Amino acid sequence: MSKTKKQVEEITAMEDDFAKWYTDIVRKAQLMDYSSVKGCMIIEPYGYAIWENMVSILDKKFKELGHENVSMPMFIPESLLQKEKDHIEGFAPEVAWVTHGGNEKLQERLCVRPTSETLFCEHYAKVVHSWRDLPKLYNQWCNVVRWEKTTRPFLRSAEFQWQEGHTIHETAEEAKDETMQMLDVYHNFFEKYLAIPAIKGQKTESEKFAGAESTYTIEALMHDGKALQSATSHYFGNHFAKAFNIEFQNRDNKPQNPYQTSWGCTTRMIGAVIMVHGDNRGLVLPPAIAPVQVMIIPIAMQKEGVLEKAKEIEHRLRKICRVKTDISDKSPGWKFSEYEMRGVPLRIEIGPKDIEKNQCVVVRRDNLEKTFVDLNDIEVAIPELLEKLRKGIYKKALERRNQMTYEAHNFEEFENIAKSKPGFIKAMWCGDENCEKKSKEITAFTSRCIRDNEEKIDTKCAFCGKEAKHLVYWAKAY
RNA sequence: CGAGGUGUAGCUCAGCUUGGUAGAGCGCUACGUUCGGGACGUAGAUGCCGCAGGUUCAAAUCCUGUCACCUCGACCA
Repeated sequence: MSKTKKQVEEITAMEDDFAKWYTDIVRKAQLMDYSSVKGCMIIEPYGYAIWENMVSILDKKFKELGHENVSMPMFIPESLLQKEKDHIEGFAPEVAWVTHGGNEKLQERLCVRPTSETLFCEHYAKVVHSWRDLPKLYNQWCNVVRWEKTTRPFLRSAEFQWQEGHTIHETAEEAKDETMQMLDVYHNFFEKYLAIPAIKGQKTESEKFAGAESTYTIEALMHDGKALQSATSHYFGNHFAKAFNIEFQNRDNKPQNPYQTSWGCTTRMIGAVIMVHGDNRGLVLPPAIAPVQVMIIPIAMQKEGVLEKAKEIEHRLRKICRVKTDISDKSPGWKFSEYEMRGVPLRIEIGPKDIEKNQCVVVRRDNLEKTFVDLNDIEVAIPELLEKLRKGIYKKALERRNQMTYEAHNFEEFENIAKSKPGFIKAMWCGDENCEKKSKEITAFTSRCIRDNEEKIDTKCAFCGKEAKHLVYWAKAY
């Protein structure tokens, strides 16, 4: 009884205080630590290993699609940042400035990159001269700085790791295709690898990226009913090309501005995984990104043969998954709780009783279901169980999202749902920014994305009653 | 940037009202016994009481300032 109590006290229950539950997990699962600079976090080995797994899956995919990695400078001269009007207006409030080099005051201050459009554009202006130079499909993995007022680990930090793809094309058509293709890459990554159901759609004018012609997003619903913008893909048209004088001779021997895109995803995805799959025991990691997929816990280690058998299993499994054995002298019960906290998808218990029967116990993290597996079958059973877990957590997340998605046909309905039920609201919208403002001011719900390929649920705008143009998903957002 | 909160051992905190030798639990180290849901015994180690001034014979405690972090809003991935 007292043991149960101890467990409960470890992590704040998400029903009691979701924010605290979240920070308890990031700290106790040893994903990150705070640093002495506000909003800048230390990503610890376990957290960084999750990020590295995300990076390697996405990086491989990007390269398959013809993208090349580059590295741009960390500093942007003020004059360069200012070249595109909307862009600087959007980012100015949150950039960090370098004013001195050593003891010398700089002639022109340098901003620490909040995003690298301007750097890519400056470079493209130099290297793009002919239609034969296009397209250029560049990407960089780096860190950027945005001086946020309020910060939260992984969700909104002053410095964060990300990937930014920047491509430049001969035609608008080609650039638009690229924008949609990369949105699909992210969507697929969320659905298949992170096991997170994500809504794909377009941002409204007021929510789109500073300087973009159109912005596309994937939005995921967190446990507490708030939406998280999880990755974005932008179509720039030729605005940036014009502002930065990027010009090439086209196939008709005429000067022309090229068309551009950018797309990115960040360490925020780690926050999404926590808030979609986590539970009151801690983290639940989808196998694809789990640093350790299987943790072997020997029972009564000092008994003859136990340790050897555990090591033997580890050796066999090492060929097919990321596996470790915990041979520390902590008690088995402690180990069970610890690896549940850290979200390890499967644990194997192996003790004298099992060895006698030539079996082991496999426990799934998501539902704590125990399976007895014949030791001859582990190479088959483990991948199967990992896959079942992936499907299981996806299904759970999808069901929850469906359950938390409502429809509103007028503002009264909208307001009632917004005030009583956290989640997505599907509602028709006329396209007027004032209707978005009304929703935000009264309910704190903002437009998350336009879903034009989803069936319209009404002909009138839920906010003003005028003729509706789009079906929009609304939610409180992180 | 607004509102609230917190800084004392690695962690969570007590002590502050009413100034007088720096505390607890957990963790950590060593040895032994344990091990199928957060084990136990014995023996240890650990402090610029966020920082800077001030008041006082004497400050973790009172005063002034300052810095940092957390939570919630407005802004953003």
